[in-house]
Order: sequence, then structure tokens, then C-alpha cells
Amino acid sequence: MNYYEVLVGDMSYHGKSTLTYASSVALKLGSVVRIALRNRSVLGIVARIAAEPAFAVKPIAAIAQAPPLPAESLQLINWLYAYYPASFGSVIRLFLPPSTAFPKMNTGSSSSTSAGSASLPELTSEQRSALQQIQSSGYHLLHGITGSGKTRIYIELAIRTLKENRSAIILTPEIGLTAQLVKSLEESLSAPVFVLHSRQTAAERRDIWYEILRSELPVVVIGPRSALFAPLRNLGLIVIDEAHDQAYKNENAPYYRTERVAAKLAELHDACMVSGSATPNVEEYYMASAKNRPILTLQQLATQNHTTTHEVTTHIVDLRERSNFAKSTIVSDRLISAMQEALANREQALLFLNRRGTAGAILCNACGWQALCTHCDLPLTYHSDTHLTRCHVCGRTWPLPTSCPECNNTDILLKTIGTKAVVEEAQRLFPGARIHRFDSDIEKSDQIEEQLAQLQKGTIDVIVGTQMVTKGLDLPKLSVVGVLNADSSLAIPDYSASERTYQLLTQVVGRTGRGHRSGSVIIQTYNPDQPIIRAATTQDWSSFYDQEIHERKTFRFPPFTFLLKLTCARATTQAAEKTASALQQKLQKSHPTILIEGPSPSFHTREHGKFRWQLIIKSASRSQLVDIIQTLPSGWSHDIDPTTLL
DNA sequence: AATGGATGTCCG
DNA sequence: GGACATCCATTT
Repeated sequence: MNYYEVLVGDMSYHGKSTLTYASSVALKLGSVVRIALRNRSVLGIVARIAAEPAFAVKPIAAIAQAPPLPAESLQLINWLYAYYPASFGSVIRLFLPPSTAFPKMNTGSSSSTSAGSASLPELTSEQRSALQQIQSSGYHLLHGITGSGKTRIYIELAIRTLKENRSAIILTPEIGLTAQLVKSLEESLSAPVFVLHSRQTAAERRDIWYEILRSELPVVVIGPRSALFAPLRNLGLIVIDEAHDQAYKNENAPYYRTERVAAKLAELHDACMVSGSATPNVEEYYMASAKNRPILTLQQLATQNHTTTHEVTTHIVDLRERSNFAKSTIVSDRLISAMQEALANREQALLFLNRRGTAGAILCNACGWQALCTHCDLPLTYHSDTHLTRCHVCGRTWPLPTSCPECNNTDILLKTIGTKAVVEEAQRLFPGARIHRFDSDIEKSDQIEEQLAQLQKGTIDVIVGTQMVTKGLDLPKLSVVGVLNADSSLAIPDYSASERTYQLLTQVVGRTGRGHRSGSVIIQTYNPDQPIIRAATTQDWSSFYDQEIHERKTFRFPPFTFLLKLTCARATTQAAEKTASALQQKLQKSHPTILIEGPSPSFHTREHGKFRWQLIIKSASRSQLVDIIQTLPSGWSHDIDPTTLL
């Protein structure tokens, strides 16, 4: 009888080490096996040979007919477990297929292989120079404006990697909107291209997973963040497209950041990694420059007909100046006339409403003043249960102001405007126009695709939308973009609010002026002189970056400190507050150098009938935070390197 | 004494 | 995460 230590890949396994199982046949290390855990059947990975144990062991139930996992995957498990501590099982599960059932042998190929020599657009000199600087290994930051042809570079790199007989992973935030990328990769590559996405069934993803594992030849995998854990041997390239996107932060344990994990995996494979974005994450940019890693910049449009340049003009409209809103309280006169002109020319207009963050923000309707925390300088939110305004970072509270401290007006706003209200207003202003709402409320993705097709055909005149419309949409008929309230995402009481606002506005602006016509962008704001809004309007990324880095340094936020968010859920608010308070005192005693903010109620205070409170911990030493996680009492969840403190 | 919640342990 | 044991505070 052979004995093996097995890595247990199930969320329910909270142990800190491997478990021993028996097998009558000898197994290769890294093999995927099915094992019994209590009364359940789960997947595991054979980690080590074990001596015959003194206790009773269960037999390995089944062995997958597939090669063992690549050694680098096993190394990455260890690194991930130490870097983003979480239950052992939840880390291991990432590296296993989504179903405990093994596939039938010789399933039909789910990849597509074509001759692969489609004619690609010629490289611009800027693209050529960027490619020359991208080494065959190491981290590269590709900072290229919208439309500068980053995708063309990814394709070139994939071709290069395949020529060296190595595989490639291309990560995208959401696969639904990258059909174009998939198509051009399939057309120009001579290797199998595997596409993973969330709409595939577990069985489909499982079959693809085993096909990748069995593949002898190099392959290309395109998918969301989980594609990083595909069982690839001989990996030569990892691309992260739209690397700033929030979807790259895992919102379940382990709460990893895809970019960090990808960098580690690239290091283990001695592979090339490229992180591409028009608005790089300031933390990653700061680290790349501090560590002298190559930062490549693309500043020119790479359209085929780049002999004709299309002007994009931007105007800022002051929301505080009521004379700008004679015809409507939501849409400024300037925006209305721009839209009228567009509609007369049979062009499209987009009204963008940044819905997040408006809830509970406290604003003066007359001058735009906003209630801020005197300690953190972050926006306060109103809580109707206590009639208090509260800072979600430090937990301090104040009574709701009855009048504006700046202009004495008593018209204090707590309201939010939704897309429905905007659609109604647009119908009133443009009778006869075909107006369509496009936001994440339209849940079903098949509907999204259908609507996208309609948008592109141009059977819709006015699009009203939220974040959804900002992502990678190419609308050739779009000529006017109106941002109804540019500040609302700044009003989110979070350290990354400025960065998100900049990214969002950049994307909205990037929707127009793309294809065949010039465009105009009208940005309505309460803070026309706010530096972030100014930088976004003029698309001055380096000015935004300098300001943001200065802010982060001043108020001690990443990359100048490490953050840990601890959350506890209890049956009552009082109980949650009490436990949070007790842990705060305990931690401050055991770790005198850390800074603890809170306790404060979590942004979504009530979840599954429980009340949640949180602590935010700042430390100059990341390992100190890892240490805290490892000694955390039960009943607490944690997020190290959170991207938001809400 | 009973009840509900919080906390700790284990999983081979 | 789920099953289970233990400890604890509060209720009857």
C-alpha cells in the first residue's frame, strides 16, 4: 500500500496542512484525485509520499486520467497561501477543475485552431518600439491610451511566444465584451485557443481544463481572472488586458489581486508579463517605477485611417450655476443643444449616469458643498436609523447638518437620481427619439449581446447608461457623450474614489471620437475646479497620477502603507460592535505599531440577517498583517490589500 | 433548566 | 464550510 499527503481542494476544508490517503497503485506527484472528506466527495492534489501513518486512513477514491499538474502550479499554491491567507481548501480549489466528476476520455475539442495567418494591420512605429522593449521574461507595464492598439501588441506577443513553443494566457475583465479580441487571436494564431467564461457550465469548463492539462503542444488561454490557474506547462506569456479593472480583485476568499498573482506565476515560469491599461492602477505604476521595471507608453491612435484625426472637444458645465439648467434640472442646456445637433445628423448620444456612491451622500443643493470627515477628509454618509452622519473609515459621527456651513442654505440633499428618471427626462426633452436604458439591471447576458447589436446598428438614438456602457464599447455613430454628475463617484467614502473616478471618466470619454466622426463630451460637475475632474477632462494622466500619489502619501494609503480589512458578522449591531471593539483593543496591545481605524459598521451593514462591523488596519509591514490574520479569532473574515474600504 | 449565541476543533 | 462540542450570558 502507498500513502500520500493530499492537498484538499474544497471550500469546506479549513485545515492548515495536507491529509493522508492510501492508494494501492503508485501515483505521480501532482496527480488530480478524488477523495472522501467526512461524508463528502472532493478533489485533491497528490503533494508528497507519506510514511504509513499510525491512524486509520481512507483510500483515494479515483485518479484522473491526466498528466500531473505543472510544478509551477504547486509552487504557486504555496505562495498564494502565504501571501493571501485564506482557508487552505479555498486556495487549492482555484487550481482544480470545477467539478468532482472526471470527463470521458477524448471529448470533442473545445478549442479552435485555424491556419492562422490572417492579415493583421501593420504595426505603427510606436507599437514596434514598444514591442522591442518587451523582454521574453519579467514584468512590463503597457500604458496606452484608448485606441492606441494595445491588442495588436498582445497578438504580436502571442505569436512570438508560440514560436518559442511556449503557451500564453490572456486575461480580460469580462469575456462577454471581448469577442473581437478572441476573433482576431483565433484568426492570427496557429495554436489552439481556449476561451473560458462565466457563462459556460461547470462540465464545459471542466472539459476545457482537462484538455489544457493534456495538451502536448503550446496553447493560448483567454479568460477572466480564474484563467490564471489553468494547468499550463511551459508558460511564456501572461497578458492582463484593462489591468485597472475592478474585476481583477477576487471578491471571495482568497481575496487576491490578479496582477500580483500573475507576476508571481510569470516569475515561476520565467515568462513575460504585460499589464496593459489606459489608466494604470496607481499602486502598480508606483511599484513598477520604484523597481525600475519597463513602462511602455502608447500615445498615438492606431486606427487604419490615421491620416484623418478626429477631434474630441470637452466642455465642463458647472452644476452649481443654475442658469446652465434652464430647460432641465438634470441635463444642461449645452448638452441638450449638442444632443439636438447629433440627432439632426442621425448620430447617437450617450448620457452617462454614475449611479454608485450617490446613496446617502450629503450635499448642499445650492453650492454643492459636501459633508466631509474632519479626520479622514472623506465623504460622510447618512444613517436614517440613528439620524447621524458617519465616516465609514474611522467611525466618527456627527449630527445631520440643518444648513450648509458654506452658504447657510437649508436645502441639504440626500437623494439619488436613477437611470429611470434620466430616461423620462430624455423622453420629455427629445420626443420621438429612440431612447434606451442600458445598465446592469438588465441582468441576462444574452439580452446584453442583443442590445449591443442594436446599439451598433444605430437603431437607438439616445443611450442612457451606467458603468456597463463604459467597457470596451465601440459605437461608430456616437458623437455626443454627456456625464450627468461627474462627482458622484468621488462622493464614495473610499480611498480609491479619485482613482475610480479618473478611470471611469477616461473610459466614458474614450467611447467617442473613435471611428468615423468627431465627438464632443460634456461633463457636468459640482466641482469644475477639482483637480481630478480637470485632469480627467483634459486626459492628463500624469497630472492625475502625481496628485493621487501625493494624496496617498499624505493620508497614509497604499502604496505607502499596507491595509487589512477585518469584518465580523453578529446577530445584533450591539454584539458586532462589541466584538469589533474587543478585537481592536486586543490587537492594539499585541501590535503597538499598527494603526487601527474603527470599529465602524460595514458599508452593507446587514447581510444574511446579520450585522457587520469592521476594523481597518494600517501597517508599514505586510508580514505583520499576515501575522494578524493567522491569529484571528473565528467569526472574522479578512481582506488583505483591499481595493476598497467600504 | 433552558435557550441562543459565540467560540473552538476537526476533517485522514 | 459544516458538524459538533463547549462555554457563556441571559431568560423563565
